[in-house]
Amino acid sequence: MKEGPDIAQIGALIGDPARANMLTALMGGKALTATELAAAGGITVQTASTHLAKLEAGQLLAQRKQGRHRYFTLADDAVGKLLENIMGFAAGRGHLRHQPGPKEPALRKARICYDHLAGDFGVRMLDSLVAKGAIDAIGDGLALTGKGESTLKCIGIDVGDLKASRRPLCRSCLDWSERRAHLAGSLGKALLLKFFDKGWARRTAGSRSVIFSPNGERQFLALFPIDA
Amino acid sequence: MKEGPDIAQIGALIGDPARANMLTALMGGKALTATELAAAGGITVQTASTHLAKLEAGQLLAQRKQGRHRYFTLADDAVGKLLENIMGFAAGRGHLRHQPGPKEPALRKARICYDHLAGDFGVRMLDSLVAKGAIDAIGDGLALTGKGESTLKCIGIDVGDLKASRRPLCRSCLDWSERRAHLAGSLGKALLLKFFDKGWARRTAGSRSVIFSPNGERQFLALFPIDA
DNA sequence: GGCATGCTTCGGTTACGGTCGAACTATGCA
DNA sequence: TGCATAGTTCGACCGTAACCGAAGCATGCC
Repeated sequence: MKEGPDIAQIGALIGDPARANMLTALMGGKALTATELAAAGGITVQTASTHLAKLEAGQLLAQRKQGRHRYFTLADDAVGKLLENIMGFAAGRGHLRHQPGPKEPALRKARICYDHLAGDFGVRMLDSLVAKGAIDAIGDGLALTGKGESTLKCIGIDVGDLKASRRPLCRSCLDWSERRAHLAGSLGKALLLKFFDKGWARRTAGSRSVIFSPNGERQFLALFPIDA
Repeated sequence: MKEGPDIAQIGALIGDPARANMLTALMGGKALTATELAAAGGITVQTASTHLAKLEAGQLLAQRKQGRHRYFTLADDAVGKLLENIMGFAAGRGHLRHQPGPKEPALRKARICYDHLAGDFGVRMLDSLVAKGAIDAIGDGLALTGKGESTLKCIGIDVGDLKASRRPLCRSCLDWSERRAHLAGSLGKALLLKFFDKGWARRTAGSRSVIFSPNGERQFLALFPIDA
């Protein structure tokens, strides 16, 4: 009967709409305060507080006190990956939210997946990197090639630094809107940060979507071409 | 606020203990009747019936009427993969069920993960195949080599047949007990079936664990050596 | 037909958990 | 010190959903 790990517990944690909305908001990668998360969940702060306590007890969230604020983030990237996994699954079943909403297209185009780029642009970037031989792909697995390492140096990313971290360099992450893989891992994170640095793109206030400037978009598309 | 797919819905489906137990039981790969699943969930048939209806509506389960029985299975291997994913995550957080129970060690040694072999033996098999060059591994990705194809022919598996199916041949699946990858995909399934065929192993009645015969275990270990 | 088995539907109960108002604690600022 | 803001805890309320007994279908067997 009772075999293996307790999936019901974390299912229940994710299964509440308010909590799910808060977790989704945190997929944006930014640390959010309890009040912000309450808004994201559509509930009062009191209620949010109890939810956050549960999520923290379940080790889905980590919090950092800073002055009189409490900043919450996803506990680690395993949580982000799990959530994106579930999103991909839900999207595959056609269990999209029923209101497509005005933000939906922007979200599909480019958004943050915990700490890296997802959506059409994210998928395109990985495809392009694979096509030009910068990344080797076997199934779900990704590995940076020597050629890729120099390509990235041109963009201004020193792979050596990234390799020092314990976190895997390249990781594929299933994109729920495109239903294909995009690039995660420390390299995916570094690339997204670079786009922000260069002013090509910026985050949006209360959403996971990423907005490219006209110039930034041009540069991005040129840097990551898709062979027709 | 409301962005992306509805993870709360499937979270809620998995979040009920009775449903989670039934799903876990179905990870054994065998189709089970409503009555059997009721026992697995520790509830009466009436209650199970409503749960099963919900799971089916959520497209986690598929059912097949056969005479006066209703056989339920996981809807597809995406469901199995998702569940094993969540199990891996839960195990990583130390959210194991609190009663280790007598079956636990057997479960860690060898068990069925939807339709392929998992546990210590499953991980060992993949490691060995990679070590002997039968499978290429990059990160999470797996690909059968030419050498691997002939290796498998010796065991009596014709890869050509498997390639005909739309399902991927090799797929890595995170093992919650070992916290490492084992082999899924149609090849993983074929191998497990071959072990049953040869009489090396058998399923157990009400559990996911797989029991190897003394002879079968010897053969298995010889076939998939680990270089010390 | 008559009966047993497998499963679903109905009705009613119960309990758990989400919710918010109000009070309380803690931090910061002036 | 006093006030404002951020957050938690308490208490009470309420709704949903899990649960089971009993009845109702459906299938199979004799």
